[in-house]
Amino acid sequence: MLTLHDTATGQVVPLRPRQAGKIGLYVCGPTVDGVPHLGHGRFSLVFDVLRRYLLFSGLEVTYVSNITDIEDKIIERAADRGVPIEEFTASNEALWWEIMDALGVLRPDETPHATAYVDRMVDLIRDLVERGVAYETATGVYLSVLDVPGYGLLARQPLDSLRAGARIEADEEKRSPLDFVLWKKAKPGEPSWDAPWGAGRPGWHTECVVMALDLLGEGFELHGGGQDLIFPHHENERAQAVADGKEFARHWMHNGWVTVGGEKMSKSLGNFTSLADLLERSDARAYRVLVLRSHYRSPIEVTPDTIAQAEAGLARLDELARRFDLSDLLADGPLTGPSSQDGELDSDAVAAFVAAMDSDLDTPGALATVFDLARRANAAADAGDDDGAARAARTAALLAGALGLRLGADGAAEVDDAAAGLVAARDDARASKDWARADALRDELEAAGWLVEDSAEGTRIRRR
RNA sequence: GGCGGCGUGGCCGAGUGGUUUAGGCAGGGGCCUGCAAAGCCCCGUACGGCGGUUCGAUUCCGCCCGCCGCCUCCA
Repeated sequence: MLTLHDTATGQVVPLRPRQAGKIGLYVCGPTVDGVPHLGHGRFSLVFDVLRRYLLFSGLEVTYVSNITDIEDKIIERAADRGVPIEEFTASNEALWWEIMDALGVLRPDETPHATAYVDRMVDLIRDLVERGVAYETATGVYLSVLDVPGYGLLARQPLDSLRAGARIEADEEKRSPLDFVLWKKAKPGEPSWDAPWGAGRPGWHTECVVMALDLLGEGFELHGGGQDLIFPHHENERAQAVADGKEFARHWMHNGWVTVGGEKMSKSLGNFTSLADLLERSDARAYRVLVLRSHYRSPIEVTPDTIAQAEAGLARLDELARRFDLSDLLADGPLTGPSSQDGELDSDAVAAFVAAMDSDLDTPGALATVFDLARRANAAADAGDDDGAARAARTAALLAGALGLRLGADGAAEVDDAAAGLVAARDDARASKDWARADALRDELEAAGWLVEDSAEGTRIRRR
C-alpha cells in the first residue's frame, strides 16, 4: 500500500481513495510564458513516476494537469514580442509537449486550459460573493481569507506570521493583506472576459480549483506540484473550495527544488537552465535517472558532473539490455503490474522494489534494486546460470520500465559502409594475429566515434 | 523576526538503536582478454560539533555550528 508524505499534516500516510482502486491526481502544470526549465522537468518527472507506479500497482488513475494560458507575464511578454497572446501561448505549449515527449513523460489524461474555464470560474466567484466570503473593490474581486476556516493549513504557519510578511498591496480596499484576487478588472488593452464585476480575467488561484473539481470531483485523492506552490497557490485553491463548501484534495504532495550551486533555481533569480539546453547535451533519460536517484522531497543539484554520473549508470543498464534479449520488455514501460506474459520474474526483487516505492516513493531504493538485479544477472550469466540470469535481467528491465526508464540497445543501428569495412578488416587482422594492425584499426574506429568491443562473434561496434 | 528542511565514506545518495553489505559513479587490487572494452570478485570501515538517555547511538533528546527554503510571482 502506497504511503506518501502529506503536506497538510507533515505525516507519511496511506492514500485514501474515495472508491477502492481509483485515484484522481491533479498536478499544477506550467504557465506557458516561456521555455520550460529544469524545475518544470523535475515536477513532470516526479509525478510521471508516481503515476506510472500507481498504474503498476494496479490502480486506475485519472491524471489531470493544467495549462495556464492567461496570466500577467503572458500578457506582458506577448506584447513585448508583438504577437497575439494565443499565438504566444500556443507556441510555448507546443514546445512544452515536445520536451515532455523527449523526457518520456506520459501525456496527462486531461490537460484543461484556463481560458476554456473562464465561465465556470465566474460561476465560482459569483457563488463566493453571494456567500459573503468574497467582495468587490475598484480593482477586482477578492477572497476574504479570514472567513475561511483553517486558512494556513498548508503553509503550516500561524496566520499572524503570514500576515507579517504580506506584501502591501496597491489596493487599499483589501480587508486583509492576505486576501487574494479572484477576478482582475481589465485595464485598457488587456484581454478580458465579461463578468458581473466588469470585463477582466480570473486570478491564477481560481483556475485550478475549478478545473480540479470539475474533472476529478469533490474530495479527489491527490493534489501535487512543486514546493513553491504550497503557499500561496495551493493554500488559496483550498481556501476557495472550502469557502464554497466543498471538500478539496484529500492529500497534498510537493516535490523539492532543483538547485544550482546550492541555491534554488527560479525564474526570478534568473539562474535557470532550459530543458531544451539540457536535452541537447545529454541523454534524455539521464535527467530521469537524476530525479530517481534522489528522494522527491530533497533538493537536487543538476551539474555536468551529476548528469555524467547518471549517464554512466544508464550505460550499465543499457549494457544489460544489450547482453540479454529483452526486446519484448523494452518497447514501453509497463503501464500495469507484472503479468504472466512477462515470464518468470525475481519475485523477491519485485517485492523489494514495491516496498521501496510504497514507502513515500523511495525511488533511490527502487533504483538500487534495479542495479542490484543488473549485477546479479551479469554474475549469473558469467557463472553459466542462464535461467537465473534471464530472470534477473528481465526483472531489471521490467522494473526500470515501471519507472519510465527505457533501457536501450541503441547505437547498434546504422553502421555505415566505411565502419563495416574497418570492422571486417580488423576481424581479418585478429584472425591472423596481426595485433598491431588490429589495434590501429580499432583506433581508427574510435576516432570515428565508435565504441569497440570484441566478442566471440568478432568485433562489435556501436555509437558512443 | 515567524515557520520548516537539511548536514552520511572522494563524489552522488538511501537507511537503521547493536549482530550481514544500501545502490551508483570515481579509485585500488584480482579474474577474463593478444591488448583493450564490457562483465564478475575483493577493498576503503562514513554518518557536522558538544552534552544527555541507554548495556550500546550515525539512528532518541537537548544545545551549538553550518547550509537551504517558505512567509512576494515561481515547478
